[in-house]
Amino acid sequence: MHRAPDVSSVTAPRGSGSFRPPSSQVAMRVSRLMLVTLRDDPAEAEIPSHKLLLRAGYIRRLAPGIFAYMPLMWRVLRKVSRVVREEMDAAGALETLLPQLQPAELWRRSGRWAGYTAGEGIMFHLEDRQQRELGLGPTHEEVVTALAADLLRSYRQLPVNLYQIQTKFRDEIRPRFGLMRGREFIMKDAYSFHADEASLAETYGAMDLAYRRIFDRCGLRTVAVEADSGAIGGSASQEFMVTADAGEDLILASADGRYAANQERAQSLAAEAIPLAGGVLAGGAGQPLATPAQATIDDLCAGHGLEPSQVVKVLLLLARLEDGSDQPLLVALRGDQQLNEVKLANAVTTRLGASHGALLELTPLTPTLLERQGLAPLPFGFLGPQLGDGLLAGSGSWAPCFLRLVDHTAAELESFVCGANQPDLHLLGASWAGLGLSVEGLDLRSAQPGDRCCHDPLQRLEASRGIEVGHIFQLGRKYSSAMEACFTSEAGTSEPFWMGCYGIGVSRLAQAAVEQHHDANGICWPLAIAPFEVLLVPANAADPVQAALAQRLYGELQQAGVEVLLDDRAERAGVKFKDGDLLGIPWRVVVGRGAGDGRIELVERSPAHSQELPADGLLALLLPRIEQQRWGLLEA
RNA sequence: CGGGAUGUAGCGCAGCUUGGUAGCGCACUUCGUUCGGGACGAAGGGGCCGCAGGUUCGAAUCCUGUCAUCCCGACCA
Repeated sequence: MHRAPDVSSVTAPRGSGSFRPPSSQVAMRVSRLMLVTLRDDPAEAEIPSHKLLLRAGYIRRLAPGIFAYMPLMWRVLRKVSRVVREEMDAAGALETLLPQLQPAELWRRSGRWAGYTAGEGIMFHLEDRQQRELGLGPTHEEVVTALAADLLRSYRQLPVNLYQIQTKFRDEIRPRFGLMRGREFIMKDAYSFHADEASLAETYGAMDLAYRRIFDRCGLRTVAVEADSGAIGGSASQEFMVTADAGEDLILASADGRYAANQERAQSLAAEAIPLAGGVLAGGAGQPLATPAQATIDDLCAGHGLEPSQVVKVLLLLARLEDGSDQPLLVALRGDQQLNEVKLANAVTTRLGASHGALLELTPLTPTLLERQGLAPLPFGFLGPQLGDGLLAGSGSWAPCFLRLVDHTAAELESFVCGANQPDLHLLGASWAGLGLSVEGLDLRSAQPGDRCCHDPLQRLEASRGIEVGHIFQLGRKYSSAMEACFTSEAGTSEPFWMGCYGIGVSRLAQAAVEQHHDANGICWPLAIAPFEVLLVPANAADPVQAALAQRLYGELQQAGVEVLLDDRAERAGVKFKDGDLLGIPWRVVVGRGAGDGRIELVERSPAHSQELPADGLLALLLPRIEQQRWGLLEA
């Protein structure tokens, strides 16, 4: 129920005497900025960028993973967006704005509704008043593919690359680190459509270059790494990482710069295995070795003078699939290697995906799970790859056979030690053939720092941490096939589009910039994305000479097209300097004691540097520097 | 969901062991003195001590339950 508003109370207060014409200057005075800075670190923040953005008043948390962008932050985000727009436009992409509220039906057609809403799914979803199911867009492949199917009929219309900059919603399992992993965040996403794979590769390459320019212009040092395609799917994919200690991803790279990959994806050469002294025993069936209570690789090796690389270890897992079936997995690795779950998930999907739908979850197969299925307990710690399928007989709902997967490192062993599938017993000198197993080696191991590189065994992988700010994918025809999005080819046949998709986390990027550019006193924004270019500080606002000179410079800087913020607060100079450092505006002009002689001070935030000069010389000195810095790390 | 921690004023914290009706710093308001690196003095405003139940003459404090937030893992721009 609404009451008609009292018209006189909402119209402009003409008679009040406070009327001002619209002017951008009003919002460029600190006293009018709604700026609240904090002296202490808020307890909710852990990493430097999160603390600083809160302390400097750029963001406020409303709920976990949900933040308000205050006016200064919004200026930063608009600047990042502008750089993104300019480079996307220059690369021939078209800006659009797609719906965030998306019908479930569309997601059912691509086969992603269940995976994205059930269990650990990340899509917020709801029912409207007619009980129609809707999802709040975490990404837009479905919407954009449906549009393409409607509108793009002929190869003559291709290629097309659509992008948008928009708020995305993801019900993250654990929101973290402020804007780094929010449940509501700003993202640039782009989707390209092609008549053939070569055209897709061409646009993918153009996006790669555009992304490098975008990050350079934003002043960010990034590394491009090979990546896993994850839930989005597709073939080739590359991530752009802002290097920073607080990054969530581990990057493995060679010193020669020729190889860099996310650890999820990275490949390497494992250390050579140390040959087992006795070689193959008992024709490869292995000789029993009493190993009382030696259930770990370490205990086993310590007890018998063995090396971890001489052991085959067996991991049992359970794959939960979209069609409701559960598939037990038996994974064999060399004892000194670690399982890479991403690689495992991909291997499982390749083998089972077609018939059982998406892989929802991989969990360790525990004694509790066995018990619930009514199965006999297993001698965990003493398992070998020859474990039979018979023990799965009679399970409640599991597939009756193991899916057996063996990593290269284990497959290549001529003779090894493995569990005997009885408590306190291992087999010494076993071989794959001797155990009656034929194996095909897969890459299932995690590459580690220090491993030799595949492209050059003399190179070693080095670890660093990164924040993923961009990701480009060649999706291929996954979505267009699923959603029957087809065009008519030159030959007159109907074919699904070749697709690519390209994302940049705009709000994450802004915080990553702080993570990479800060010091003990506060933020040091790269000028290209700083909320303002110059902070103008009259040291003593009560001094009419200083105030007048500051006012004059304020006008001159604006006239010259410089984005300038005037700290007109009646604070002491020290407060304004501290806040200035915290806010991180790249240049500070201090109008102080020298004002009477027309002298001012010009301070660069980072690297810290200050010089005194005549006020009349400011523009000549400052403008060229600012012009240059507007292009970030790009060579002008 | 599993493991760990914390909920007391806008922010950062003390008080809880040993129950007696709530305190410190910052921020905020007013006045005065200061005025180039988070000034000083005086006066002031602000808290259902996360919530619910219990024990007790009396609970921020003890007990039970519950909720929330943060950190470590699975998710990802």
